[in-house]
Amino acid sequence: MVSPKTIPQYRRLYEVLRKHIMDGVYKEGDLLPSENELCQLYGMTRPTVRQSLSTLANGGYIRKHQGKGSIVHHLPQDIGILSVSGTTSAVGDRNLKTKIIVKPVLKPWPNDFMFSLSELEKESGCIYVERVRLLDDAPIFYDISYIANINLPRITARQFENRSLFQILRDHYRIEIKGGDQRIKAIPASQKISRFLHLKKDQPVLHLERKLETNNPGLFLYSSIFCNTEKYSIFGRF
Amino acid sequence: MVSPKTIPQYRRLYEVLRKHIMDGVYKEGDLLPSENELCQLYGMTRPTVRQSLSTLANGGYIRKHQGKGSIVHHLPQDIGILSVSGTTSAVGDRNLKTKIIVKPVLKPWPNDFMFSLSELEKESGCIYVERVRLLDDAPIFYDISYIANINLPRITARQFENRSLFQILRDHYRIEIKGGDQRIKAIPASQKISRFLHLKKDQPVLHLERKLETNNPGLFLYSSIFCNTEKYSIFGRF
DNA sequence: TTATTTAACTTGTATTTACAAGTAAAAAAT
DNA sequence: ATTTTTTACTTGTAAATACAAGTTAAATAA
Repeated sequence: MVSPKTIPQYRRLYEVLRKHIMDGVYKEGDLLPSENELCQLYGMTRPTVRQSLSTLANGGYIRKHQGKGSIVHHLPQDIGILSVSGTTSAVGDRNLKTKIIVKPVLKPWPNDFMFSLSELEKESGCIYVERVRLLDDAPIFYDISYIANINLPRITARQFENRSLFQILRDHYRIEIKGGDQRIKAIPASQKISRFLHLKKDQPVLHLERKLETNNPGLFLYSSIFCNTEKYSIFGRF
Repeated sequence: MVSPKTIPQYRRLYEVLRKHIMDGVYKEGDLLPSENELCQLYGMTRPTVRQSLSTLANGGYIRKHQGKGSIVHHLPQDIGILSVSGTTSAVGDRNLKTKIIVKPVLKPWPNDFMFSLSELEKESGCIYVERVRLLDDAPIFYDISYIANINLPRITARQFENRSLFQILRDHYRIEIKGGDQRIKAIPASQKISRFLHLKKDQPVLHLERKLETNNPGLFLYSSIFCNTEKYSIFGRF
């Protein structure tokens, strides 16, 4: 595990307010305390408070209105996978199960990989995982993850079942996801995909190709996610 | 038209840098001038410069690295419709044409509308437009837009052909898009959609349902976009 | 009563100052 | 030559202050 570095004040306030919004202390449409009130409540200055609030606004938790205040935004009821978070945080409190299809193995990169790779990545080979995510016992996501084998000792031996890949990377290797790119398509389900997602062949499936950046420059996490959107939508906010 | 209000300094610098990145003055991987250099160059203080840079970073134009500097991020080659901007700005310099299928008309809202509506919106009726967007002469988007008829005089009479709806709302009604929600699904093309997008029936199509917020509280712009993703992907950054 | 003005809030923009923390290259020591 | 240390940069965090601009409700005037 990793020593918890000192957390900035603005980040602490961000987490507190975020939790309050999630827990319903502040409900949709509510006004947050004004910036000056937050200054007093939490003993910080306005620039610091404002940094917390603008981080919340960027995440879609609140909207700010000059002259009025910060208003809590409604929370999405669909699956918010478009944001940076992994599947685990995206589905919230739903009944989420993970089934490992292919345990983490080290192997060479596919020949026609969906993103271009650096020389270092190519040489290192990739750690490969295939998983199916079930929501209320229905298979919704089939995802294939790739990450270059750079400074990740013992990763193939770790327990993937009930923890997110993100969490393992953070806890054991200090790797944080900083951002990323994604491409989205609608494709017909292949034989393989239709089997995993309990669909008929050629039924429309959402395909996300993602390249996630980490705090380790040169280390990226790639994933190809196939999504059954018959029952659930993918949700995004901006 | 609208009088150009005074533009904040940080916004001006944001626009300058953004343009330089778009024009290739700063290329992918380049370091921007340091914050202190930008202060001197543009005669502002560091917090102001930092506000410009963090806006650029939020938009995905740069990534900031403590101790190193701000690095220009690569530009997407696909269609960036996941962000706040409309189709016009999303496709960049591509050859984009717009075909109006149904000219703007005022009519009642559909019975089973995709988003819930306020009483005021319901009473006002909606302005309805159907358009097909062509990229290099191939039909890619079929979109249906709805907006409540609140303080939008003469809008059904305006020229929609070669201007974005966003532009008309901004120039004539001072309405700016502030953010929004969207749901994404993969669906089989209906008869109607397949005809407009030159696809076979039941081929997979990307379906976006969007609710866009404006600076006018209570006024939203809704759109249902069907997208042929055979050739182009939809691109997003976060 | 009604309409207008004022005042008291709210967030937005901007300056100035200070130090912490991360990075990279130059300088020094081995 | 190689390794280590120092130094000079970079961005990150934080405070104190000031005024602008938008919103709302109270006070005032018609």
